[in-house]
Amino acid sequence: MSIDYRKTVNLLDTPFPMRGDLAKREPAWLKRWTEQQRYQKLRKMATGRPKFILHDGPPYANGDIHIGHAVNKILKDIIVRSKTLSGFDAPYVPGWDCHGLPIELMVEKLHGKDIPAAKFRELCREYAHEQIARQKKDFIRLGVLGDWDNPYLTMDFKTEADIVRTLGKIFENGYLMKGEKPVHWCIECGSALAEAEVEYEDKTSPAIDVGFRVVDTDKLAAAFAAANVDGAMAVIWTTTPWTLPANQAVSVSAKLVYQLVECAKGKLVLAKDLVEATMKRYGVEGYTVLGETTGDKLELLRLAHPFYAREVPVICGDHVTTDAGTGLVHTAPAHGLEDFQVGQAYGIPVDNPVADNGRYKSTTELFAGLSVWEANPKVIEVLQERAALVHQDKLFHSYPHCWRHKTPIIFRATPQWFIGMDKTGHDGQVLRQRAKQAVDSTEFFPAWGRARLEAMIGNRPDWCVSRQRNWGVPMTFFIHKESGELHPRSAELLEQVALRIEKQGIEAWFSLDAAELLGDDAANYRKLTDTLDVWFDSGSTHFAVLKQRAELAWPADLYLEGSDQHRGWFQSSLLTGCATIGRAPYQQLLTHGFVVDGKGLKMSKSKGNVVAPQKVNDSLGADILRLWVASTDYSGELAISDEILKRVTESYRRLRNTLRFLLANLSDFNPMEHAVPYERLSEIDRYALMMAKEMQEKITGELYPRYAFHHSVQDIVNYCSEDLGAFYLDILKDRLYTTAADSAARRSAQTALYHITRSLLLLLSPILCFTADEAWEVLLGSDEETPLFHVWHEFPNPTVGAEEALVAKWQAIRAFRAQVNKEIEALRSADQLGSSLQAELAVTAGGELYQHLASLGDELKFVLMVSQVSLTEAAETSISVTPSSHEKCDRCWHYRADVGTHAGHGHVCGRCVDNIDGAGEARLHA
RNA sequence: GGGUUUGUAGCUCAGCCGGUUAGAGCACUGUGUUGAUAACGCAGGGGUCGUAGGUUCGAGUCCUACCAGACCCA
Repeated sequence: MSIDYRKTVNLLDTPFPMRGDLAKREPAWLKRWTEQQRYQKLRKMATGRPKFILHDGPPYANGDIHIGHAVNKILKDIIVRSKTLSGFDAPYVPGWDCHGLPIELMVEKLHGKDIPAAKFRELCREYAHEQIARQKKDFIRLGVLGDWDNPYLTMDFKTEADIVRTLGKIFENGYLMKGEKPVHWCIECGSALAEAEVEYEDKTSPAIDVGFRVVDTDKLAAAFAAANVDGAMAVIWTTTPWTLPANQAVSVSAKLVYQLVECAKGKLVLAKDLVEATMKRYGVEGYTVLGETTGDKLELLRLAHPFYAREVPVICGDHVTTDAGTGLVHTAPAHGLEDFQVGQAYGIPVDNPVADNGRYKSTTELFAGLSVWEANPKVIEVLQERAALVHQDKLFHSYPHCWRHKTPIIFRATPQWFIGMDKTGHDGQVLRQRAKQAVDSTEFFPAWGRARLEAMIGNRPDWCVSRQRNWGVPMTFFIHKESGELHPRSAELLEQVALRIEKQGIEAWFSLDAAELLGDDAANYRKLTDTLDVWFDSGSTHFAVLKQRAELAWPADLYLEGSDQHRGWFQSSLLTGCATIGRAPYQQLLTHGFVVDGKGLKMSKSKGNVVAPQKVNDSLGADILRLWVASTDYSGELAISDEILKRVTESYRRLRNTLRFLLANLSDFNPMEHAVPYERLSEIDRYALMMAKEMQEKITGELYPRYAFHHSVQDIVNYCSEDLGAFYLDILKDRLYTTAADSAARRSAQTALYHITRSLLLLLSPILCFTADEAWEVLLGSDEETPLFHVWHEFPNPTVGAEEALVAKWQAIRAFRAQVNKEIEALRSADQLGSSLQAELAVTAGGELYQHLASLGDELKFVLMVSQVSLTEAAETSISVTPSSHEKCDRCWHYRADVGTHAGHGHVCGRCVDNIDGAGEARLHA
């Protein structure tokens, strides 16, 4: 009769299942965590710790979240959690960006266009709330920890008021200024249109070539090295003759080559590449080239306006191309955005001659009172009279139309409000300089973010903060009806308005009777009805949120967003910060790339390569999505595909199974009762602790602070595979299973495993927040427990480096073990061996290696996982493997000479007999 | 067209200031084990470092051009 020795080995079970079944189980955990008020408990627990503030960039409250949102929120969550474990009080207040055109458009779509403004704003607010609820649900599902019960919304009354106050502060500091800027203008609406309200339709327009006579003939002659240039003309091509009264310059490209050409039309300046095409257009047969030069040589050449008695300069702009026309561009800053921008660069006046109704103002020579459409033929007539019309044609092309009226729209300069980049504020500082300094003192992840933001700050035009919209925070200023000046008590009045907005929201301004604040003076003033650019809203959240909430702090330690926010939120926040307080509202900026498909292409519905986070959550689980985010280098694009997710799942399984093994083998271990003091641990256990500690210190001291999560994941997975799976745990199985349950040998191993498990779980918990929590509860045996409430594990062993000799020794042993494995594999391939325990070794070694191996004594065989080793000192290292001639112990599977020789026991070895009935074996080394 | 940026094995990533046969994990192949078993171990195959030039005694690593992506502008 044979005894079932399987029952005498320590094979333990664990409630931590091999398969995560995350998609199914995560929602239930979330529900419990919310009920347990874990975020709120954590806040209490962290009171008094140093703060780490990650200020959430508010996503726009429209549409369901996509994978990019998920990446952003998961990265933030990993950081908040890792900072918490590093001993910080790291509150996370999520936010939403609520005003703006996209919501207006959605509400118009849902409710129609003819809704009174107040009702319309109410509907917008309602719509935003609905969207927020949907997005919030999805964010929470990702495991993102935060104050979800009290997020900040840019449409909160208090926040709206604080946005107004931010504007007030900028005004007080002297950075707000009035100016003009061309916008899409619908004559029928009598108002500005947003880009989204513009439709493109085909239309026939006059297309004319107009000559500007050169005044500076000497300069022209020099530039082209030509003798006789009298009567030369710079020729422009335009499809909007009506904009010629507003012409202020002719633009060329500095890099393009220009020629002075003599032909039947006269002496003309044209871009070289377009001469032939232009001559063909004119129907001119022969021409001669009088000279050639580059655009930069023509800069500031003076030209005569074709029909007004003034001169206009030649200027250089990047917008000039050789796609069509003459390579010289008519520039009317009042009627084109590029014209406006290049004009700004040269300090050229805007000078808009067209009134709101689309007719020329009474002061416009030749065309006063005409509508711009009526003016087109009239302008051509005048040009003909003045011999300035070089050529005339018609063009059928795509032209912007009003989406309501389906009529052609125009570009027209309108009064707008700007934050002046080069304006000197009341404190004597120039905003652009301030902003550059702020960039200098910010830390960037990755480092090139600095160059990008710096370039943008250096080049950006003044910030136009006014919009003519309904759903936005109003610019609460009173304007004098005659002079157009702001009320002298603007700052004080603005605060009074802000107080009202705190109580009633932005409606308080729109419904305000000016007399309530101005008294009799109200007759002289009108309320400004402009609203603020939504970028101003979010750009003010550092003031409206960080400065207002007790648990937060200003400036934030970190802003973290996609790389598009260099132009967006990073910049708007920087500018409002500089214009109000004189510095950036953040210390560090982190940017991540965009999510692309497996081929590196951007996602689009038409390509069918969109990966929805909701779908990943519901199939693989949020922890898989989180692990994908953490293991990807976010500084570039983040690629995702089925294969990539499959690989991520493989890594996850490795981590999960490692945890399962650890938890199972700790299930009868109580650290208070069973822990073995460090000095009395077996040597390999001490080595294992050193490895674990080393990894933890690298990750917590180096990798996590640099936000290098993909390196951390790589390290952790490698650690689980190599240090644990392939080495330590593999060797440990013999001791865990076969020595007596409560023996010093086994408790030593468990002590090491306990520390390793705690360390590993805490390290993983910022990333795999679900799995780590699940395992932590099993380890500590309480469903109130969570890694969140702890800091990084404290090891019992000396600091890294203190056991250098021990580590070096075991590394040498591991290298030797690899050699042994190769030799064993050779016999295995030759069909002489199966399990390595079937092998016996005869080893020779010299010097240090011999010392190392010899120091393990009889326990060397456990490290090499063979049944017997005979070690001899010799100059050369040699390994000879032979299959054991002995029998296999039924219990420990070693092949021993004494198997079956023990009375009362069956097919087992003496070591097992001792472990079952006797004092048990001592394990000093392995 | 401009600014910033990416391109190393099937996948995710290392590769510092240029220097021996380009590394890791996963995947793959073979195999062992059946006391981590829809798991674990062992061994192995696999890369002209986006392409083409150049600098250098020597380049994945520096320079130029090009190709293919990404973000933001125009």
